[in-house]
Amino acid sequence: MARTAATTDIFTAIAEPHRRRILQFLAAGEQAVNDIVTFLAIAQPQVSKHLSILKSAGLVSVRPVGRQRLYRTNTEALKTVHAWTSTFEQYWGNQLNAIKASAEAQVDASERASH
Amino acid sequence: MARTAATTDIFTAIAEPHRRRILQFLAAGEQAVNDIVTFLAIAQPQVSKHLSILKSAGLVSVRPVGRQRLYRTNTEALKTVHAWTSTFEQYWGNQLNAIKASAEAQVDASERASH
DNA sequence: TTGACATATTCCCATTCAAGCATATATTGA
DNA sequence: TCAATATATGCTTGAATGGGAATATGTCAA
Repeated sequence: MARTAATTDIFTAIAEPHRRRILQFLAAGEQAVNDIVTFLAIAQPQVSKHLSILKSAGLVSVRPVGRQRLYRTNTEALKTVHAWTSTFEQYWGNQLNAIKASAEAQVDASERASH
Repeated sequence: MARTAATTDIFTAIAEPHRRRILQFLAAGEQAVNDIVTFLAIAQPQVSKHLSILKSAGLVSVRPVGRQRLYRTNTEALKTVHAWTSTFEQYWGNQLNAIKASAEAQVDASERASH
């Protein structure tokens, strides 16, 4: 299977931390691009590119107002991810397994780092 | 910000469709690598690589039994993703209401300004 | 010990990705 | 019309990705 494009796959689209922060920032209400630039403190072209990706993934929508573009999060689109994680919900609550798994993962990571 | 490594970031780790299927397959109970190979119908080395990534991301744990390795999903690790999507939950089902409310707020503001 | 089986690792390749930088497009106001 | 503002697009680069194929490691059975 080829790599899934961030422009079409929601899971790939939200794999980028800046894009996750954008989605949270725009969830409460629409914001202009420049506000997002200020919020993220990264270069404007980068923001526009992330917004372009989020838009083609269906995660945000735009509304032009004068020379500004007001973006807002399409929160409904995130139901897909929420639904997917919900399939694991029935297994939560077993603390012992969780601690054990996390400990093993840590041992794993340090082994990987030291070799 | 540099690309987040799939080996350490859960969101990046689950961006790959094969890995999501593995997590679901292993959620109900542990399975040997060969069973996953059969389930996904892809080459065994690819499966081992995906499992390696999932393991260092803390999403699965392993238990050796003879010459087999039994993997299981660490479902607790997916709480992170579930919690993140939950922050959008408050906006679901009332997107129309939200737009309407925001429009009314604007009308209110302009009325306030003109009186 | 040898051979079969189960899994992991290595190397190569084509693609994707995100950032940096420069530039283009569009809109507003003087 | 011209300049300033707001945003988008194009190009390049270095790093990471996933698959394919070959091979290495580890374990059991005869």
